Amino acid sequence: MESRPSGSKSPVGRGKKVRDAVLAATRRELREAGYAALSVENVARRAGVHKTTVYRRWNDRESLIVDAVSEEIGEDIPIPDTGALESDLRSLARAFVRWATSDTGRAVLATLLSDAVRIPEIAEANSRMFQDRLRRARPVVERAAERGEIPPGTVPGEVIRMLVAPLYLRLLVTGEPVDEPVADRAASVAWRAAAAGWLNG
Amino acid sequence: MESRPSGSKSPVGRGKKVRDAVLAATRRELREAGYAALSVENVARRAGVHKTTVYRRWNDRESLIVDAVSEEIGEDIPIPDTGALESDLRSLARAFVRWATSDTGRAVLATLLSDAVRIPEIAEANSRMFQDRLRRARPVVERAAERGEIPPGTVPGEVIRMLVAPLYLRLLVTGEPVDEPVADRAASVAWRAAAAGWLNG
DNA sequence: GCATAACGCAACACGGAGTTGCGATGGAAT
DNA sequence: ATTCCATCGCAACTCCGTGTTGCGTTATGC
Repeated sequence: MESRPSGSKSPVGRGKKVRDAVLAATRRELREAGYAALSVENVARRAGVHKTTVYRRWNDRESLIVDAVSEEIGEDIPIPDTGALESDLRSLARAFVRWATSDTGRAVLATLLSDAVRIPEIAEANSRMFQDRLRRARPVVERAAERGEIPPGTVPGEVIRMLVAPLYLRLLVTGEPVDEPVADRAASVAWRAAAAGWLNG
Repeated sequence: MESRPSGSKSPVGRGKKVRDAVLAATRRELREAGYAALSVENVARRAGVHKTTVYRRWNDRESLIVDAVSEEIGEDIPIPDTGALESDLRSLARAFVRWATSDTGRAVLATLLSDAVRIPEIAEANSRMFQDRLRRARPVVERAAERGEIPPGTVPGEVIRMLVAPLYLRLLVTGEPVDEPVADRAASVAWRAAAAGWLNG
């Protein structure tokens, strides 16, 4: 994501702190001002750093934003193991809703969707985040298949897609409220579809 | 959406042509350059009109874009009546996919989602477009209920949501391809969920 | 044909994206 | 502790787009 200090074999003691401060300031600015209104000068001021320093480490505004967001889409949303698929799915859906409606989550979603079409790096970060969560949630479905709760051959990715699709629809398209009851209904439908063997092909 | 010539009782003969030319140019520019890169000066040049003329009719860049997009989200996607719910849903899903993957559709979607959080007018246009399509698709489900294909009490909106949710997920989040087979699978799942009575409350 | 609303035009202020050159500073090795 | 060099601060700059203003010029409706 960065670029400038490419061939680095030298003092990185100061650089680390600056990098962290700038990325943290970028995330704060993203939460408050939003993607479109974020200015490099404000970020630099909030990080206690000069504008040129930012431009020395990142090529442009987009790289900075992509870098800041990419760091934040890691270890969220714990993977449950309650012993039953429906309650696992419910737990996943509720955790996702909590994340998506938090300040951080909304900022990340807004950023990722803002220019996903125009900027390939953002589109890539977007699908990478989704694929990552899909991969981490896979065991939930696999365990259910081993328990015989759902037919063998059920595609884990399709179950998760079924689970989050109505949540994303409300978040991104209709603007309807997204809360626990909505999460629970989504979990219930996804579970029944999986149990009915609709998701194996 | 506009604003300036508010109290108008006078010559609007020229104004109409200018307005149409500017909005058409805005849509072309939106398709080619995208939301973020759209500049008022380019729009004005393409419309054969001066920049100040644009600013006299629209307060700012956002109003212009919202206005241009709002005009284009009308009469799309014909409502089918094949006599069976599943094929009606399939027809709806295919038409939506065709629209969403066209130049126009992608431009509209990208614009509506670009800053939906930050700009209330865009969020409003967004949900208005969805509600409008929901309303127009409602008869498809109602006819199916009258035929006894699905349980009485099935909520039409929920069927349509079930139909389009996976399509939006692929379009906006995962970036996976969206084509006819995907549309047909979505229709099949939505139909079975409705027939099973999962969507009535 | 005549009044007037709407347009064209040039010039402007303002702000943010990036860039450049140079001087100051801090961390790491000797 | 001193030296070295990467990194940072700073000021000044170009470029581009937004949005505004004043004035002269057209086209439209009557």
